[in-house]
Amino acid sequence: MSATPSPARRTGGRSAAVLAAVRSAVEELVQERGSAQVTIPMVAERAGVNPTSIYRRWGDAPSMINDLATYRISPDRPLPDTGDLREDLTRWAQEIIEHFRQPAAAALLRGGAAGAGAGDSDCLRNRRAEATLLIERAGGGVPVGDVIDHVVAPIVYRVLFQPWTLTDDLASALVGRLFAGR
Amino acid sequence: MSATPSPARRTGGRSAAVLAAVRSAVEELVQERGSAQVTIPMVAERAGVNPTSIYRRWGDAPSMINDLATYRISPDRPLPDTGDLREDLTRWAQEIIEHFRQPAAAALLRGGAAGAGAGDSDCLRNRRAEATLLIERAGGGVPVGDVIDHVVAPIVYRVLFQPWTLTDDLASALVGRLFAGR
DNA sequence: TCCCTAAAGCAAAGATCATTGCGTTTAGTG
DNA sequence: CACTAAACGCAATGATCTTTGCTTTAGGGA
Repeated sequence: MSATPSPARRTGGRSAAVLAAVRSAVEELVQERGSAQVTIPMVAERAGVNPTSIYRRWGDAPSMINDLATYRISPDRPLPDTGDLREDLTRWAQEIIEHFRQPAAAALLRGGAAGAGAGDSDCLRNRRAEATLLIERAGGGVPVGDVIDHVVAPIVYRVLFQPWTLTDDLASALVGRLFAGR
Repeated sequence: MSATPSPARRTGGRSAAVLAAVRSAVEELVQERGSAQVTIPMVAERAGVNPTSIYRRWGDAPSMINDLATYRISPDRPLPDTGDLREDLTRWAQEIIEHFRQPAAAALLRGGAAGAGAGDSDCLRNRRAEATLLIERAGGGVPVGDVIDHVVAPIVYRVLFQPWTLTDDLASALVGRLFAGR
């Protein structure tokens, strides 16, 4: 048998330019019309690209949006470490809020919600892991489940149904309430 | 000026039959294929209804799904009224949990989440109105926003991302925590 | 019961989307 | 620098969705 055929994908030059143009177009359109109303010919026109190129690369609109909206929070980024759990959680929650203020990130969450049911989506599973890490580092103090229910869940709810209520003071308010009832 | 123009909408008989047929078809299809893959001609065929009727009533698929998701729980049903706000909220939350345990209801919520974000599409607005009513009837005692953030949001989060955590004691736990910190 | 018209049905036309074959460009490699 | 093929552009086609004018049915008040 011959060795690996080495597909030799092409990621630079023209392909990269198409990707960038499509990405911008998708972000704009998702913001303007909502992810459910974005079609591939629409994206192609705004990106100045042939629709066929998009069909060939992604297949359909949901896959495209799901793939492009991966402005995820880096799983490797440093987490807040001030020595105070409450402060750490507040800063961490603030990062999440700012992340989901990006329309593309919010669209990804909606897409994840729509496609969920079997398992939870990646970005939220990472958030749960991060909360666990923050709490363990502080030697406990708050159940992880409470952080999910009373910090993450309210943020997600607002991202999905009331994006305009993602205020600047939300993080400290939610975390503050988490510590108030104990 | 003449008296009230009296639009005289027709909600019974055939219209109601069409609505019921469409509702069933949408619930089935959303479960089978996911909200993003449900089209109006598809729904019309399964419902045994003319596509034009659906286009005229709802306009497009996301609106239709969002509307059906919004009004699946009757807005006119009697709300708990035990005289005790905490008890009322607990029973109310329990109703919501049991509702979303139905796969069709969960699927519609996912569809509503996917189509939300743009404008006034918010399939949970009735829940917010109900919470307001319960609290006002009791003469206050808890901010409505807190009920949304700490009772409704956790339930919705679990429905979307962790449906297996919709336990029987969840309602009393969430409402209990709502009253603990005050 | 009769009348008015809201709402559904039907059919045709128009718009948009998705697929496919083929030629062209060009990234990556020896 | 030449070669290979990955990725794009173009154009034609078929499928699907959406709109629109008109007709028919039937809800609900007089």
